[in-house]
Amino acid sequence: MLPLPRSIAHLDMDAFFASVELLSAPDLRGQPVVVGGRRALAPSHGEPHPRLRSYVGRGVITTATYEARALGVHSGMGLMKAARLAPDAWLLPANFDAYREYSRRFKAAVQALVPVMEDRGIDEIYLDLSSQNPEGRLDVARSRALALQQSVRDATGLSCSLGIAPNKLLAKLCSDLDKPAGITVLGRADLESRIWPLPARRINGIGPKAAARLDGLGIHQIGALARAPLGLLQQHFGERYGLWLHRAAHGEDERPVVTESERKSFSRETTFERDLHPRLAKPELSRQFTRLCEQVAEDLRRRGYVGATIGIKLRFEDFQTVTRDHTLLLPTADPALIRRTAGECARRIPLDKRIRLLGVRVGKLSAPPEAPSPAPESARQARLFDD
DNA sequence: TCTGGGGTCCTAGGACCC
DNA sequence: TCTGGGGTCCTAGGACCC
Repeated sequence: MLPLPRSIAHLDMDAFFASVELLSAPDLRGQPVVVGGRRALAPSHGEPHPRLRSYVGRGVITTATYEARALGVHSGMGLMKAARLAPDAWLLPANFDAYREYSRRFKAAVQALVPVMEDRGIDEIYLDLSSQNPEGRLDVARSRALALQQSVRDATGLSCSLGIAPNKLLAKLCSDLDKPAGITVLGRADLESRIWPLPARRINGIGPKAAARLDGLGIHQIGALARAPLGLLQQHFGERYGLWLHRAAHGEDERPVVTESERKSFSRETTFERDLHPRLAKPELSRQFTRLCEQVAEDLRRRGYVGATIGIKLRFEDFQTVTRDHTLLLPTADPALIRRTAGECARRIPLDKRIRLLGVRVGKLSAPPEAPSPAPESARQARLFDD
């Protein structure tokens, strides 16, 4: 017996961070606005908000309104570069607490209508509508999408876009086709007409590197990828990824909507305002290092985790990135033990360039022991690893 | 004066075990 | 002494995503 066709939705909030900001700054509606940077800037005299042109630093755009995107700026772009393209755009600092709160609200509203929900980050989710649309009817899918948009709007005042298709890969592609506030429903028969003309890069899982290599093979669109011989793809991208590319281009994706998943790691990192010399700025580096370890330890404690693998990340002035890690015999959330272990990792990296970024990571997570005996636990471990 | 911060997954070699 | 294979864990790097 054939498996029933699925009805999968991808819901993506429209310009999420910027849209949340506009709720409290309605005077900026319809204007180019970007969110990014660490601190709030002071507005120039007589202006209600700071302009992008007054930004100095190394931040990037986290979200741009559609009006700002029309000026050529987009998320991930450095703010200094964006300021050259759109000096008059308004710049607001990111306010993650607010975004998390609106994220909870929209997800709760959606889950009240569709219980099978997969969290894909702060502003997007997948939904399995199959049980609500067992015949896979396109009109039923559309009416579900309208109801979801309405309930998200009622709960948050924000708009979102939806794609509904037989699987996650296609649903994700579709949610992007009619932004903002769009609904795109795709049936099996629409693959060649709607999906194949799109650039291969639009497939979730084809990034800048793979897209560039595909371009080098003369493969620009998804249709061309679909027509490429499987052997050629596997020859250039490996057996596994080559097969995945082939299947993706043919719209094949069996991944289920996953409602629960266990976190794998915690990390904290910081990019310095100026690259730091490993010896001359050692005190500053050491202070920041300790602070990152304390932050990640506090994150672990707050969420009730301990971790055994302690790792560090360094990015040098030339953007070369190196990592080192070490796995302890017993997991920990002790900031002092994390700091000491991370310090040992750091000693294994030759430091001959200025340092741009420093990060600390804790992985191989588990729940802390049932009956905690905090002080002795960390003290015993500390001795174990001191020599 | 390009290029944040928080994640996941994959690959690949070596150690170690059966 | 050489030959064989499979499985897991650790570590480092890299691609990719939001």
